[in-house]
Amino acid sequence: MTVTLADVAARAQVSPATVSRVLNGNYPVAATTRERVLRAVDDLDYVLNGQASALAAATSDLVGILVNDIADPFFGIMAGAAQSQIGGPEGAGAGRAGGEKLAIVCNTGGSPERELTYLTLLQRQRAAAVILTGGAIEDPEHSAAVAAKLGKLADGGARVVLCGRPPLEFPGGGEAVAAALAFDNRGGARRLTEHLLTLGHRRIAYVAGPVERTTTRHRLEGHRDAMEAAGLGRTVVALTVHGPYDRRSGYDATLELLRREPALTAVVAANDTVALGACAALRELGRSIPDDVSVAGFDDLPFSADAMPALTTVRLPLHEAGARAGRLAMGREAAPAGGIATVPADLVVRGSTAAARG
Amino acid sequence: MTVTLADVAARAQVSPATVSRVLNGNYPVAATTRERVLRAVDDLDYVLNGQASALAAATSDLVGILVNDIADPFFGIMAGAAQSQIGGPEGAGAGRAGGEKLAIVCNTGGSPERELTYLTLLQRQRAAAVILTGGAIEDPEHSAAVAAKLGKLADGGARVVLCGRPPLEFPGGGEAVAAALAFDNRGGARRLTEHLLTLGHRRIAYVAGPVERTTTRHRLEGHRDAMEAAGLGRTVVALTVHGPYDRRSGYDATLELLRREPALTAVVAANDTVALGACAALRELGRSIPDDVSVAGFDDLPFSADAMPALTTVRLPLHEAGARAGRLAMGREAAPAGGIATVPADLVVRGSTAAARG
DNA sequence: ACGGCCGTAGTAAGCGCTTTCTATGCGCTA
DNA sequence: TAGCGCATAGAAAGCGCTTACTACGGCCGT
Repeated sequence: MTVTLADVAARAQVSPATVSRVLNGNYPVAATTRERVLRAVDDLDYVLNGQASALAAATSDLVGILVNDIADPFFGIMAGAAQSQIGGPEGAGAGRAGGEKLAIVCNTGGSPERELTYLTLLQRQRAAAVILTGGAIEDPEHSAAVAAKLGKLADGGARVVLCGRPPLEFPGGGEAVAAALAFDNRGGARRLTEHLLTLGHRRIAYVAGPVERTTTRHRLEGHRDAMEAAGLGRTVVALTVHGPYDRRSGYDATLELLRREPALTAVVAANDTVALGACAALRELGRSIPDDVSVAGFDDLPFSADAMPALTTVRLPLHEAGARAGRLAMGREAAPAGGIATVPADLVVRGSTAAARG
Repeated sequence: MTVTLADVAARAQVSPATVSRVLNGNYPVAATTRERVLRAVDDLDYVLNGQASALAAATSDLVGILVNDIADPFFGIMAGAAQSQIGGPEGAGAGRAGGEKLAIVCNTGGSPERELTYLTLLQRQRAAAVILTGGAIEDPEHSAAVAAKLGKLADGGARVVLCGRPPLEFPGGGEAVAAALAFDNRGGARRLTEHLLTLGHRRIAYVAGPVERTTTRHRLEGHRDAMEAAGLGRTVVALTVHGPYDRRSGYDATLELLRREPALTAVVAANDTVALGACAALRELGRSIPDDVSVAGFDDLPFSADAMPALTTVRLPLHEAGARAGRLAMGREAAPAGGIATVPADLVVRGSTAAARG
């Protein structure tokens, strides 16, 4: 039915070995022979069988990119940037393009099981590399399972890169991860809250992300650090609400926080999307931003600059980080010293924050 | 080095065939034997070799999802929804979970070459299905190439689904596509412009998407239809600017349009992201929305409701469409009659549009 | 008591490539 | 002219699975 290497060989009157060599270009083949083979490939519309090729060569050109939520630009930007360093060969010929890989984006939806499942699937496909993006779930059991899987993946020759995820703690102490790009969530959050404190805010509410996520915890810790340094440590717990990283969560949480503390003057959100929800809630209650209440986000997603007022937030160089993760996964860039690089998180002050009233 | 089926067989004291059968569960195996095999699998931490398995069984569990821009939630939402119907087996065992596939998202970046390249790559992997999302490029040569590739893919047994992409025109007249879900871009755009006309607007500018894209053309045609029906057909060309689907484009185009027609009272954008850029430009020029100028978008992405003022737009059920495409790709849903289903595009009126002033 | 059938398990032939090893022809040098 | 090395091509052995096809007991019916 489908055209095989042997068919091409027959038509070009050469051995299958020669065809393979022409396609892979890793062995000298006389120009005239090559020509003949190429013509046969063309005539027959031959396409290499990836599985067979991978099986025989014991290599795969799959690179897995795990994301928590593909519909969230936070992940989309990183994944796209990573993929740009990895996938889509330029020459679309029948042979496998040199060194190019096929990046595949796997959407875990934040579920630990799916994360593990995808890791198994990638292991099954003998993936060349795996990039894990975004925060991890902080269940010890799950972390151990993930660490174990990554260890196996690495044993199998896969390069493992963490992007926006804190370095794993390996039980055995062994380091199976090629590199980790850790966002400075804590520092960014601290600077953000300090900014608010400097503006005179004291009753600052915090809409945190889902519990048991490293990202959530780190950002919250940064916030708490700043609050404690200002002697406001005790108010933090009462004025913190957890929820998913979506608009709805920001909306609901803000309503709840306002019930707890009607006089709050600032709301810090776990990320920009959540912040937008918070803005919506405040507007509906007739509170002006930033005159009555300041609002701040995190991530600096593209739409944040377009919110009204434009969102004060913490900028994460998602594109750069994703691209670097991609390069790391391809082995095109040396791993940072110690295997860990911290990605800066810079405060971006815009219109949604202002001096506390009164 | 790595554990193979044979190793498991040896440890369980059975033949490789039996192990395979236990793992695939497609052949009766005595309970005690199965037990023994499973224990061996566990003991050895065995993971099936996907390539070998796929090669031998002549089937693949890869499903490709092609998107133009993974960082754009428009695609992220569809891809995520599609993937939710496809990927991530529930049981993460060593065997291949029944009927479950691995969804892989391929980011073409809107480039025709990469689109073709990914299609070849998927063909090489003998993908079980391919979903193409979003508008197509309107180059006849490229369309023909894509159609040919899809034909081959289909010949090879892959299910091909178009989501948000108009049905292909096959040269041979043959229909190789399992199903096409076409957005009613034209109708939606028409209704949107009609809405503006009803509000009394006459000088309506249009910020279109990139030229040579079906989505761009269809939306523009809907707009033009409405304008022509109102006797304003002649103003359309002069008040239309093309650009990419990003914020920047909306910003720049609006500036340009205002230069051409300072008295315009409404700006219709190719999509919500572009609309946000338009809003930014208008605000900077001190024009109030919607008092001075009405602005409308398209797609109804999540953030559109949060813009200030909330964006009037055309709602596309991206999640539903993506999910349906996923089901179609899995053969879990019957193809619509004629292979083509039109996805409705409903007008959503919010705060960014109001009666024309004066 | 014997043939046949059902339920299990094993044997072995590939799936379509890659790659090592071997063979051949040719132009050199000594 | 014999001997050697180089460039090129072929033969064949897998890669790790799946899946006919075959084999072998035990239980049934008659």
